[in-house]
Amino acid sequence: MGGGPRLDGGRPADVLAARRAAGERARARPPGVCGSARHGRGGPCRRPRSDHRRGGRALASRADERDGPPHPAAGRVRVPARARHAVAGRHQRGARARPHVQHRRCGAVHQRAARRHPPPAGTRMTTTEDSDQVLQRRANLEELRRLGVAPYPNRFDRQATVAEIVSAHGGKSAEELDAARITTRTAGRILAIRSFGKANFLVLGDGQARIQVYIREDSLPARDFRIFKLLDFGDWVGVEGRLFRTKTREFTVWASRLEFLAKCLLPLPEKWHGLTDVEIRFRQRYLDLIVNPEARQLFELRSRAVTAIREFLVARGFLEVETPMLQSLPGGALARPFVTHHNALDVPLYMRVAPELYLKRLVVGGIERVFEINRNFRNEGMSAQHNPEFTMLEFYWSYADYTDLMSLTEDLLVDVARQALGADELQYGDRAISLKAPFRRLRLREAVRAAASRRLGVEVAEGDLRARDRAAALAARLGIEVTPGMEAGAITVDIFERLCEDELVQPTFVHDFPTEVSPLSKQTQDDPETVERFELYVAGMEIANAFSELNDPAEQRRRFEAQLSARAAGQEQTHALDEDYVRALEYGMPPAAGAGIGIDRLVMLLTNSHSIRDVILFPLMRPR
RNA sequence: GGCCGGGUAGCUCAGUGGUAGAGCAGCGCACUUUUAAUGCGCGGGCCGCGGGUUCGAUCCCCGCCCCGGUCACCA
Repeated sequence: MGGGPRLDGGRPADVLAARRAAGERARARPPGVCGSARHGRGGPCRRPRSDHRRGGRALASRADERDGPPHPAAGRVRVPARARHAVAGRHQRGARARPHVQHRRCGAVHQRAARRHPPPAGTRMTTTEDSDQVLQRRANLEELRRLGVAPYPNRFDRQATVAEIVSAHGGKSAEELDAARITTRTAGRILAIRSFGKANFLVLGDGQARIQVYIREDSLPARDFRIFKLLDFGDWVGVEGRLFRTKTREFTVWASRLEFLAKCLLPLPEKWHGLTDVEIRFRQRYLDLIVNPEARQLFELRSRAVTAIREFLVARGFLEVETPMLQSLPGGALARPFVTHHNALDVPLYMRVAPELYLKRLVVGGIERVFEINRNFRNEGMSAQHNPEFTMLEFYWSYADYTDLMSLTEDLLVDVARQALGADELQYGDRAISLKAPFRRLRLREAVRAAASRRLGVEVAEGDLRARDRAAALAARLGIEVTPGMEAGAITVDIFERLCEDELVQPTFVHDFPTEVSPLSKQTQDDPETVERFELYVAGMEIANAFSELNDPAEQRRRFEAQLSARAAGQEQTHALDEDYVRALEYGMPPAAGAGIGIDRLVMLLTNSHSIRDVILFPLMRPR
């Protein structure tokens, strides 16, 4: 993710997150940090300069060692004390440590490893199953079993979440905590271990908050302290203890009991830099969520936004429904569908590209206000703004037209921003965006006319966009290629996309589209070549597409037929003729307006994310 | 699909035509309020995969795989 400054809204106990956020802030102020973009693939280096200095010193001292006498223990097989009591895996590791070095030259070890774990060709393993760290963790698990500790118990009687404890008592002073003697039982994943022999600290995280746990040998049953000695970074534990503050004022649980809850067998990413490799973050989102608190916060924000949309619409009498995703005729949008097949029926089926035609059937059925928030699938190119499956809100509103929709859309966006962000202004990249209503309204042909005039230095008339050959000539002068099948309207939209989209930073309704590119929209009253349709642009992204719905079945049939002839004329992407949809309209659909809002792009906007993959938990990746 | 950048230890990253490095993580020792704990010591690498050039390739060349960016296609 591009780093959402909005997302680090302070949780006092979230020490590591706060520190990382401090690093983020420091990145904006070069003096404190390395700032080099050279050795990172995801932006400038976040490490403090002292890191590099320390690295340099360590390097120097290593060189010194090389010149000195060899260490007396060099060449001996070490069997660490921790492994001595009983851990078979450790003995094996110790025993094979030396041979491994010798065999490295002849390749014997490599061959053996390759036979056991043949790596897929051309890929990189993110975890090595028999690495030292994994063996160590397995050994610790076995040792727990030997102690009679169930390594995967069935339940734990948690009294409070970490977040609940922090919010209930995290504001209390040391004196208040000592006087109150509050005992609690909580649980979470170990995110840090700081050990001092008899005094030890864990940082426990439950996904929403983090809390420190103080482990003292003489405060715990011997069994529990033995458990502690076998813990690894990432294990799940339950803790019972009294709340207090350490000398350094850190809010802490003084553990009197420790329960083992589950083992983390694989080493986790680093505590300080976290996980930045975007490929691993997307493919193994669970790792991202474990170590990057801002990832969790982003998806919580996304959830809040969706909830806000739902509540907004329900409060206005809209009924939430679910319509088919498997369709025998994909319609409602111009897009290439995913094709599949139903075995029992032996028919081809398509993943839907839009729910539109089904939702309007429901309007025909008398559901006057209806909406659906769900997935659409389009078998097309992927980009920072396109994932093959994406989430869309569509809603339909009887007796309203597209001007009503503009007002409702404004209200909806402001409400969502306030619910999700607590503000109606946001920062996207280097630009401040205000979501305050009313949004700017701009006729499509006016937007194109103005942009083209500016670009060419001569006045372009609206008439230049009405006739096919004049529009094509204009496109040619602008250096935009036009295919033979394109009519004036399609050319106008093409020019708009090339010249205007990027400039629409503040929320703007671009409205009144050519009829020919809007086969489901209703014409304006005074101009049959123009429809009552708008698209909402924010930060150069198309966020919404909406129109007064065409409900004249004869006109709808003509529009579908025009699509068919456009296809015959060579245009690849056209709407199919949906006979049942036309039949539904023949039963009568009340005047209505409908809108589609891309939820992923909206969340990108709200979280200052510049790739759609940042806001989708499991974006599509090429399978490995 | 074209072009550009990248793939080195579990993670974050340096580096070189001549036996591969750091920090964190791991292991050992010390340490009873730490917090990127600290100090000392020790392990850990098919340098994405395959071929070529070379006495010798992680490095140079060719092909492939995967990721990112960008353009094109595509709404």
